[in-house]
Amino acid sequence: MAKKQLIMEKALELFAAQGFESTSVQQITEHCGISKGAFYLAFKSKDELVVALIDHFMMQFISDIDHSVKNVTNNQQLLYNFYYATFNSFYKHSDFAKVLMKEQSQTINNHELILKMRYYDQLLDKIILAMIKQLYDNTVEQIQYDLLYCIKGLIRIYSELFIFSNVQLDLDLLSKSLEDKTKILASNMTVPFITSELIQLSQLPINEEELSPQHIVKFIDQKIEELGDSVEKESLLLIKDHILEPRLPQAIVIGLLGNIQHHPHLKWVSYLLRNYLLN
Amino acid sequence: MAKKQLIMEKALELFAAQGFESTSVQQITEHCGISKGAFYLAFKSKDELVVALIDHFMMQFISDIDHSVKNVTNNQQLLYNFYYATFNSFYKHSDFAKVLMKEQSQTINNHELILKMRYYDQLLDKIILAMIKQLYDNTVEQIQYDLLYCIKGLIRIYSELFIFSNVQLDLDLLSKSLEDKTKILASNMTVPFITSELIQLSQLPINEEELSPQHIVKFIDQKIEELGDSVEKESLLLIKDHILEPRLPQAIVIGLLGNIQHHPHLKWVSYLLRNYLLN
DNA sequence: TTGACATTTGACCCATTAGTCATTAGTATA
DNA sequence: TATACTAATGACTAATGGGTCAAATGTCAA
Repeated sequence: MAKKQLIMEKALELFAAQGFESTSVQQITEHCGISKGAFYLAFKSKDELVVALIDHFMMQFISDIDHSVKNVTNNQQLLYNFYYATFNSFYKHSDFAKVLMKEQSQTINNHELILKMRYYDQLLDKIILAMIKQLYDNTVEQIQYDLLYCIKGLIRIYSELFIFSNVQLDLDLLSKSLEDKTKILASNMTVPFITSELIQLSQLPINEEELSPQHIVKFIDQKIEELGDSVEKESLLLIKDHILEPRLPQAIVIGLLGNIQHHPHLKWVSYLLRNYLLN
Repeated sequence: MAKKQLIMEKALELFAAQGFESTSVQQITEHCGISKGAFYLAFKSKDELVVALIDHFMMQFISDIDHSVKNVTNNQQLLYNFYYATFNSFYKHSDFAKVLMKEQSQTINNHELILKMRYYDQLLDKIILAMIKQLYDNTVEQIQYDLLYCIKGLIRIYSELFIFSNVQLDLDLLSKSLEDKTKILASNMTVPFITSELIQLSQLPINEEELSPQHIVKFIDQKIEELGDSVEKESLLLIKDHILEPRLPQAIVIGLLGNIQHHPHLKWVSYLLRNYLLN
């Protein structure tokens, strides 16, 4: 519908200049030259508009990049094309890029939106990882996640250059420059930091259900069965009691968590517990 | 004043969880257990609280990092120390780090705050550039700004790993890993992108006023009032006299600076003084 | 022209916000 | 105890927010 289009366009301009929260529906409707009621005919709420915007542009963005990467037979051009497509897309939709940078993932309180952003972020991760794999196959298995983060870091920081100042950049040189940096890192990096386990820990959804005490206790019971007698097992037992009937001082809880956090099989459980007990 | 301290602490917790705009003064006062009026006795407005928070933590952050870089004679450890200090500071003040990441510079409409953030950002740039210069002198003149951006990009993206998930990271390994990446980039990069002109275009000149003797003396007076009788206070008084009418030999000045640089409330003042007196 | 229907409006509602100020509670001195 | 002073309160205001809905306007076939 044309009305939706109009609202999305005009709202994006305002969001880019002021941010979500500081932009009122009133302002949007004035900027569109329509009434408040008309806005609520097109979108059920302000949040729905935001979701629509994110969806619309992220889909476009992701598919742009995916296209640039998938349709390259010559590996020599892969990285260059990837960077070029990325920054070109930022240019084409610079207002959206601005919003994206400003509302750095979670300014918004809307849980749905956070999940959505995380979803798109993981899609992008997949694309980049596939590209890394295609370029270096398994010679970089141990450094692939570090490479992923380096690439994302480069994009993030070089984006700021032209998103927050209105300087016109030489996209060709920029892409070549980042290609250069990436290749150098790929073939010389010797101290990787990010393991696949770390990735899993940081990406796993923090949905409410998973953080319910019932779920956590069940999970702890499972781990207790797996463990032999040890400090870890004893700590887990104490923590479990504390969850069912809180009575330990914070300092002791922290200490107990410290006892288990380095055990290779307890990383997930200690992640859950930290979230549940310390927030 | 203790009340200010309390409000700042409690407000930071809420800001970290919800963001500025979504946190009301009401919520803050409830979380502090004080009345609304008491809040407005401590701060003239919500904005003033935000400014105070930013100032307080950025000063601490910048001086932490500056300290870690300036007090290293062995170049081998420079990068490692820099990264370690950076991430360690994020850890120590993780709520503030969260706010900083969330309100990615300009969610806020307040013009003063944007300028302030830019100011601190540029201070950090200066520190990093000085470090690069010390490490590689002029062999990297053409790539120094790219190196600066790579370092900032790495910090930005690796920060997200632990700021937005509650994973406990191995700071030592992380620092080594980023040191590795940085050194590799420094000695292999061949296609620089960022020229000094580009830097100038993208950032406004730094605020020189803050480095004027008047400003520094005013700042010292403030600190002197806060301090009880102590070596630090006496040192500050002597330094103040020296600024107004220089007559102490360099060695004494350095000694006096040494007296104050470890006091937790004097980090910023000693950073300013080091810049003013020793450069 | 009429009437049935779809689209659009903006005054209105209620919740929430930042910020104020007359009043009260607390404390130290005479 | 009386007095003088500061620190703290919370009911209050004025403004703004998102969202609603009865009424007005527009459309078109008969």
